[in-house]
Amino acid sequence: MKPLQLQNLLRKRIFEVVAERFGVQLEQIQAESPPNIKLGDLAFPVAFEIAKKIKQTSGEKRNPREIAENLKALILDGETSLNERIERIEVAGAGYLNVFYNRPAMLADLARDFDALQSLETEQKRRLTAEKICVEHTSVNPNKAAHVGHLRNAVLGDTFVRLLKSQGKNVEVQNYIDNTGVQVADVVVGFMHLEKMDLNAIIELDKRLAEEGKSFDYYCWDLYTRVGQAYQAEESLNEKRAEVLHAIEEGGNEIAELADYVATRNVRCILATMERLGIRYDLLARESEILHLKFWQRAFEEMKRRNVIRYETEGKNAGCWVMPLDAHEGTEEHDTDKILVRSNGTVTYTGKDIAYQMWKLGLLDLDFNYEIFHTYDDGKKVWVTTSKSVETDEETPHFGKNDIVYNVIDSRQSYPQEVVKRSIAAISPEKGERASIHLSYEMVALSPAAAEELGFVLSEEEKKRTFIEMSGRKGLGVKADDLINLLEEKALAEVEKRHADLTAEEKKRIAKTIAVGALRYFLLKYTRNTVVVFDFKEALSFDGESGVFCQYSAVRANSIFRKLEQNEVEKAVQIVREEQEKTAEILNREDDIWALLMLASKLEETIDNAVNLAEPAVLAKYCFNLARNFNLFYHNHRIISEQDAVKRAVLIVTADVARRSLIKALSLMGIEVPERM
RNA sequence: GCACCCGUAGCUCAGAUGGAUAGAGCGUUUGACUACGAAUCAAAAGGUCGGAGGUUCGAGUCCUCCCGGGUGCACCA
Repeated sequence: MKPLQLQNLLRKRIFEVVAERFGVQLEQIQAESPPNIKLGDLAFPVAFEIAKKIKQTSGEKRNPREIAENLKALILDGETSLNERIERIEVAGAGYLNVFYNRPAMLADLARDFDALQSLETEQKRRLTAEKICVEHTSVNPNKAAHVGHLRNAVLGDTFVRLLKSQGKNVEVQNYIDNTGVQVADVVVGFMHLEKMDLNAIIELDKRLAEEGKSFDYYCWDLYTRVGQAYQAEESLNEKRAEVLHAIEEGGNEIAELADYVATRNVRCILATMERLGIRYDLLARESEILHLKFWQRAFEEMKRRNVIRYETEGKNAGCWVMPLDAHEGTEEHDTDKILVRSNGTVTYTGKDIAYQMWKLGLLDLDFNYEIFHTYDDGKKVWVTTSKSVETDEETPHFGKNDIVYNVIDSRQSYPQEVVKRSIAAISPEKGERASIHLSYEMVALSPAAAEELGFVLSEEEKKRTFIEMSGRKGLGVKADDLINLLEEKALAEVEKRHADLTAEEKKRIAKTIAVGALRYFLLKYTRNTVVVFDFKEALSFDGESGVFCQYSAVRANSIFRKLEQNEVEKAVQIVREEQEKTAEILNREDDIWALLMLASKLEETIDNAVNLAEPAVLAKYCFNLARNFNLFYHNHRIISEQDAVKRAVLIVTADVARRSLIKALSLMGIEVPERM
């Protein structure tokens, strides 16, 4: 029995006893970890709750300690399955009910559970329900290279996907490609009017860049910055932008073709960047298809049919179709209404977003056509939406029709996301607001020092700021590939120092794994609503609370097991089960071993917690904590040289449980453990 | 002006559902490699949890007000 199951069993039992004995119905039974392992493994502050209830109903004042004392005896009475797993229950503090597990029994259970780790996968498949969850993340404008801000989005989204999948959920990963927006138009203006290039010239440029080892998205990054400057210098260029944007949206012309080439090239670059971090997608949903396949028109009809939008005939929004959002307060009557169709008949961004969200949730009676965009090394395919129907040998997966959609978008878009959510709820009350979840996070900004390191000249006012927002238009930002390159170089130097004997290829592979670990952990350790003020020193750190720290801990754990004999773990499990008395004596004496075991057993509830809060940082903190605890254990005990057979077995089983949890936790963050480092 | 987020150690951050002595990392000081790997470990110093009220057995956490910082609030995307 796992600790989580035991905990739930206890909850149920306490609920029954409390109802029987005190006539009190508790809504929920809270359980928490005592501050110190000497105080027990699980604490129930339930007596306080009961005292409160009694006072509320009868006015009678009862002492929580006394209530706890009463409960203590009753909980285990006649409960054989609980008695086997629980050593004792104590009343502590002002009335806590502290539960002490039977340590050897739990160790044997944990060893068994990890024995059956393989069956976990089959169990997960069993838990695969019909419920389908969509996670949309990355969604970088395809007009330039990705920067660290985009990485935060992608790493958060990808880790969340891994968490959901580990719970056996059916997940679809989408990456929205805004290939017909102003940002792409800007770069197209740059190519056409600053560079005087046509499509062929761009293709030539692309080839030349490849030969020089330069990347297309970096070129676009610089060009985009130049366009931004040119707009300010030349008024006339703004008209060109409007022309270009219109042509791109329209489609079927030379400008649109050029734009498609540029956008698609950038998408390939961005996908390659993300692949370096182990981030992949199922579907690239493009805005061009949302336009050309008339998703908006269908959504518009549907909203009119369901009477959820309104045509304004007077007031400042006259001539527009608006989504009334009455729950918002506003002094003027229609102040908070959101315009979806402008008076000139064109649709706003929010309108398109609602149509896309409707499709994701299966509320639109239309579908895209699909073709394969890219095949990863291991054969996994990314699909992309297209307008034309394509014949493929491959069976197209069923995209869309999700039950729940998580949109990973930074917090600056909270308001439009709120509009989308509420609009969906208006269109489909059955789906309601719970179907659309904005997984929001704060931006990654630059410290003034970091901006200067990147070669930017700051004004006196900017130097005083706590952070400076990154800006694609200004070219101000840390490019993702640059950062990964820096990390790989630094890691390689460290590997070189320690393992000069390895082949160049091995060293490089290890350096890559370390770089990914450092970067992904760095982006995950902050909670979502913390602004990450990017600092090179912190991002490049391999010490302290870092991915490297966790990896190192796992590497050392693995190296113990590499040195053990073939069947040593199995034998240790056997010994631990047979020698319960001696095992008990060891575990009861050595709290640090027991503490590590308890922590390692909490991965599953940590995952549940992280998913419920949609907060991957919960997992990162857990992982670091587990690594720290393992290091302590590693420092305190010699495993291989331990002479006492039972002690040795206990140490082996504990180390094994801990390292498996650690490796699993790391893999959920997309972090691998190298053989050596 | 309105809405949302933040304010915790010198710095960067954890503290979900109110619970026992508010925790990490970095930095500082001191100590530990003849060891299953020192990318590590041990120890010390460091706090009126922005301020003031309130709710209650109990508040960093909930409520009100104030101060300070951030982000949104387009017929832009």
